[in-house]
Amino acid sequence: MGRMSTVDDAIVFDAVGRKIAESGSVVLQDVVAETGVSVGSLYHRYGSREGLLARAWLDAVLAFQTRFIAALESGEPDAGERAAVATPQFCRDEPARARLLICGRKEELLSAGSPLVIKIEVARANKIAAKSMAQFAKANRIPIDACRLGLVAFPLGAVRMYLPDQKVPKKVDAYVAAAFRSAVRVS
Amino acid sequence: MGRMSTVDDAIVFDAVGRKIAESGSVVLQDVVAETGVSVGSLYHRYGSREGLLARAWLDAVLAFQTRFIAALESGEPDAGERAAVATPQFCRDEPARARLLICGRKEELLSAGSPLVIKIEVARANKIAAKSMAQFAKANRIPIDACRLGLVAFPLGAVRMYLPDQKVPKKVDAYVAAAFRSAVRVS
DNA sequence: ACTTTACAAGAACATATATTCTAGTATACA
DNA sequence: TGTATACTAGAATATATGTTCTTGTAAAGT
Repeated sequence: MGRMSTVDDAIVFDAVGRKIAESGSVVLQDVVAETGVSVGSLYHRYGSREGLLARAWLDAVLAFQTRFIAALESGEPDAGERAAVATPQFCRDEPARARLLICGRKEELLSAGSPLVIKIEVARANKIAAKSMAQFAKANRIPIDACRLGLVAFPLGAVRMYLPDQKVPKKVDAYVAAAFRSAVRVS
Repeated sequence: MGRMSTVDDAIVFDAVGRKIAESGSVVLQDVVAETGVSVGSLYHRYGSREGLLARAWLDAVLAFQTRFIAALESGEPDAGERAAVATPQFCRDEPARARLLICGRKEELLSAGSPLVIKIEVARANKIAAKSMAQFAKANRIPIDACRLGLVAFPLGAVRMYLPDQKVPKKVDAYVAAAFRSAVRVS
């Protein structure tokens, strides 16, 4: 092998997330300025701007879905509530990845020109999460819409009320969990 | 007075909203192509790109807040529920403005370089809405956080699950109303 | 120690997009 | 009917930003 990277991927992705959070878009020169990694290096490491954005997105998606699915398949009686609050917890535990996932828009970070490999991996991850949710819905006799609202939409809406400016306070967890239960009840 | 516009503002704002919804950003040439209004006209009418985006945003904000505040101050016992479902209803009734308000990001449409007049008007509108919510919270002895979650965050999260690709189905209204009540109950 | 190879650097280039500019057009009102 | 005025038009220009290219560097394995 040759020389190793002096700056870790995580630091680059973090810079991408910060830019997304504060301006909604990523200019390579800003990433260069924040990380110290040169343009040439970025292209060498990620192939293109789209490659960089797509990788950062994939990184965040995988990190979140691991937690989400673990909660959903925990087998505990409050698995739904746990999955629902996985979102606010993720925002507190991994602010860098959360900035990207919550503040970024998928269409921008994962566009048609993104590397096929990454697109496939993201699609695979999404399919796994969707399957896990479908199974949970079936096992608990909840309509899939109620699941999506209670486990994804409401938690997302809640944390977006705080990010990127403020931290997500712990007390939102109770609200999010209650909103999930209300969705189950309605159905 | 001189000549009148051949193409109405609403049509231009609609094009802006569609572009925001499908790509997340607005390229003037696309607006020109969609509306038939030339670049020169756009600059004459709105002063700058930021002026156009800011005006479109203000238009959508005012349209929504009118409904929201009317529901909140209706004096009905279910004023809260009505205000909560104002969001999904707005998406169904005014899809063009909803695309802008729900899919657009405020930081992009209303930036530092936006015309001061517009910024002031938006700030004023937001202050009025905030005051209305604060009053509602006080009158009903609900924490302001619960209000913001139940009336804004949860409804927003719910409609974003569908927009911009699908229509917001009527059944989400029941979920959104229930989520609002759950927020009241938690507090 | 040597060689290979992945990484680093940044100037040069290409492209996309915003903005300006000059000229022309249609409508309201006297 | 004349004239002022808001609007229309699009080519020309400026700017911002992505991409490529060449040269150089340091670490891993032999």
